[in-house]
Amino acid sequence: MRNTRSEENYLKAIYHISDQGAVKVSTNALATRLMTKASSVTDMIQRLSEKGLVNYMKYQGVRLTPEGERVAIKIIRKHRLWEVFLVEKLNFSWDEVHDVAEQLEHVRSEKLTAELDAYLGFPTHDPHGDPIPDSEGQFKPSQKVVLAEVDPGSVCFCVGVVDSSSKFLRYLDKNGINLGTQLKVLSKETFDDSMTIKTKEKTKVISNLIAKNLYVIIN
Amino acid sequence: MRNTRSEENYLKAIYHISDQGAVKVSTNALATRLMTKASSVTDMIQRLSEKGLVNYMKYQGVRLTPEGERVAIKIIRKHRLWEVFLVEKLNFSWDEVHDVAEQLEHVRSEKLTAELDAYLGFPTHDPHGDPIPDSEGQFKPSQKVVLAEVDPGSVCFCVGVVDSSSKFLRYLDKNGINLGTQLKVLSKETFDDSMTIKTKEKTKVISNLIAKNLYVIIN
DNA sequence: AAAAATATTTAGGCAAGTCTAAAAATATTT
DNA sequence: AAATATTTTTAGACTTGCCTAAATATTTTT
Repeated sequence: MRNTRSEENYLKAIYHISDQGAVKVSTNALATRLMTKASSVTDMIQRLSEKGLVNYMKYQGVRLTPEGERVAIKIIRKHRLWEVFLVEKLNFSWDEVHDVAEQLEHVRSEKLTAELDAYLGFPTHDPHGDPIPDSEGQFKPSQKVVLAEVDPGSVCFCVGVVDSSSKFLRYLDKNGINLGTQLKVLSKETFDDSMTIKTKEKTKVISNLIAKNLYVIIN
Repeated sequence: MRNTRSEENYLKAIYHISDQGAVKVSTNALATRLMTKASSVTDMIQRLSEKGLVNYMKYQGVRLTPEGERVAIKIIRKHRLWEVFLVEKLNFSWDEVHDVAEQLEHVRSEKLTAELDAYLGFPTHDPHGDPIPDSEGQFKPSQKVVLAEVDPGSVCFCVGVVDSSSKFLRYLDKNGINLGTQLKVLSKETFDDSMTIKTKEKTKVISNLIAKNLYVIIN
């Protein structure tokens, strides 16, 4: 009753795609996300279906069973706990954690997960503002919102981006906005929804397009 | 130029068997250690040989090349660092660390290893008294000795066993000797090499057979 | 030094997980 | 609703890492 690393990755991917609104997850969506071919996906979902981890009907896409969801949430819990560890204890920055957490999440040990959780003080959210399921699989909703939704007067800090194109990341860099940067929303223009924000260094105006692509957590 | 988990396990096994005195490591020795079949070992050794990680001649056993040794030492370094982490930070006991460290040692990230090392304060020895290679692969000799070799008057603590049969472990348990137990050698009988030792609780006499099967680190 | 025992390798097979190319089903256009 | 495009599945192949059974070397015994 134990899953391979690859099976775990598929379950996690199905969970995440479902989480973004899909009731049934298509073969192609999975292939894209997992950077593999559709035929490989078909192979694997048939295996997962036989194991009772997904509901699958040919050509109709796939959905996690309760058991499959349980497994997926356990992996996500481990992934996010390790991210907290890497950032808080080992000086990893926002963009360095993912690959490593992706490996650590597959380490199998109930005790390890439980002790790590305790060691970190039972965190409820990871460095990206995403919720960490507790040992029962329960979790609070995400704390992150796009900057465009923050009300004037609020102070928040950057935890991620929607559009991760290098063009956008260069823009942010040029404007002194990094992950972790604190900022205060001073005002919002009703005409074009542009915002005036204040960072430690200076005050600047950003367009709504920018504000919609930046995830923040409100303090 | 990147090795699979299985390849890493073979290299580590070859290193450990060599470390116990063997110049050439036999196929069977590897099969026993890795709990696999001799034919599987032959398969793998041939692959490692093609990769330049071992020197191999049919029927003559195998030896690590300098490159193979470098890889093996890196894995051992990671294994032992994780053992320190598990014991010192996550309350793992002596016998619980191995399986988990065995998984963690394969996580690939230079930064992770370096930061973990620093976080733990650059330890030179793991909880079993075995040396931890530094980032250059250099290490001090093992600190552990069998209790039988400890001079009267010395204080030491248990870090492991030679014979890990449950019969022996039960004996230790019954006599209040656990891993981590502090003890002082009071005297040694020249006739049968039995020893009088003192633990926190009481003073007792143990035979040479027992003393030869218990690893300790001298304080 | 031949025979017997043991160790090692080869040959052929299997499961997981991937791929390409082709076939089949579904969705979209016209 | 027929034609076209897209998506999904099947078929067949490859690699890794393991297995069993048989063949071949080496070592030990007599």
